[in-house]
Amino acid sequence: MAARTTGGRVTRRRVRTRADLLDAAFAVFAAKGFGHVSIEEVCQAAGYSRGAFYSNFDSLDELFFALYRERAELIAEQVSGALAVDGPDLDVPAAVDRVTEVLLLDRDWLLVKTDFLVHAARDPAVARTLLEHRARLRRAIADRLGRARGHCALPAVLGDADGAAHAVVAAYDGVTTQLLLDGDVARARGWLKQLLTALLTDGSGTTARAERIV
Amino acid sequence: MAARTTGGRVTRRRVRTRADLLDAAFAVFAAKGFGHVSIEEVCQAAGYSRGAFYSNFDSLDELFFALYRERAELIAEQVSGALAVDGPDLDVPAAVDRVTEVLLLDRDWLLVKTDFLVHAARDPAVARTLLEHRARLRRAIADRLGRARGHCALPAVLGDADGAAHAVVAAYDGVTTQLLLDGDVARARGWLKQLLTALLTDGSGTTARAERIV
DNA sequence: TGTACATCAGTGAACGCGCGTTCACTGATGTAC
DNA sequence: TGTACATCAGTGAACGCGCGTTCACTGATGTAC
Repeated sequence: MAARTTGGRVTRRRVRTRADLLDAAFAVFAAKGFGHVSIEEVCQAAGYSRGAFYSNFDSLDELFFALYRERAELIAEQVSGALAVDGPDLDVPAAVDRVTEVLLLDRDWLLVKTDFLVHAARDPAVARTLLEHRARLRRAIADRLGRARGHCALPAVLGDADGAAHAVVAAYDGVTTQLLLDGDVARARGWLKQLLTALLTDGSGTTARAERIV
Repeated sequence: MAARTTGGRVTRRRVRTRADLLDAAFAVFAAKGFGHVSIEEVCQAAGYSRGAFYSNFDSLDELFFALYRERAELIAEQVSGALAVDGPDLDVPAAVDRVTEVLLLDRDWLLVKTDFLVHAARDPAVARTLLEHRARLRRAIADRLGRARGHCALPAVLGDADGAAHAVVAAYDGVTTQLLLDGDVARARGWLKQLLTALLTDGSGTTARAERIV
């Protein structure tokens, strides 16, 4: 439960402090990993005393959760936005390009996200939140794919656009793992594009073939 | 550096203690996650005093590394073995089945492995070790695919058998992420099989078509 | 196989540090007039 | 807009615990004869 649930006034100062703590925490978590970070370290990085921390959060866990929630929200909007804007006449390869560019962002976020994943894997309640975020992302992708020209050429093994979106996310997660290890973002992008192409375009490298086997 | 590097005699007792500590550590790490585990906890779980720990390891990091190394070795052999045994006339779908069954093992190992991943992501030297293990696994898979009947039907976008093996690993990693969150091993297996089929069989669900576009 | 001896491996008490947590206090912020 | 007042937010000292680390000691193990 968040400290200060009393519905009262939220001062400017408070908002600022909270944001400072979250920003500092992001940097520290990215650098050392959740579980190797103390409250003291976060406070020091943010330039506050430990008391400030306790005035805003009940525990490191709560801060971590808030941090993830905030950033994930941001990124989900970013992705949805990028996928939604352009007209309906984008073909599947173009959609693949768009998805690829927008999904692989900075390594720090991937590090924190993966920390959060293993955290969630051990706590069903947290896992549920993460699954919801993923579902939301998946929906945005399924939408985009559904509106793409030639989408009916999606391989039958994956089922509908929703199945295809699932596959996109799986490919993304798989590439993320590799990226975490070798740190090569450009290579990861190329690799993700290749995977998505193989998954979404019937292996021929083109969507010309429009037979539907559903 | 490992404690006790002196080439001298390694007593039975020592071997036993070390194994006990590693086993206990595995259970504790799986349950709480590296970074939320103290030396004290591991010793208590293993039934030894903290002195025993220091007699065998220099730090929790070293133990964690040894633990990962040991289990990864075991699993790599298991996978290689399972893929190598049967004759050369296994077609791609059958190879997919085999790979699927052998890769998704218990959740505890996936948890520890993912912990190790985020650990490695922050330490290039550790990352190198993990990359080597992955390369080894990939080679076993590429071998199997290369020897499979109908392997020449592999989609061109992925390149050769090695590229296909890369794709298999990426799919595996992607499915692992989902499995960590929902805990449904059966679903994960089905899902992995579907993904691999989509990736390796030109999307038609059969390898009958043998055109080669390399 | 048995005994004596040397070395080794694990014990557990002791020390001290880092840090989580609390709290009385003070400067900051917002409100009322 | 200015002033007085009430409440809030962050400070930093203090406390204590958990645990990392060390080490003198003792029972276990292996070896030599």
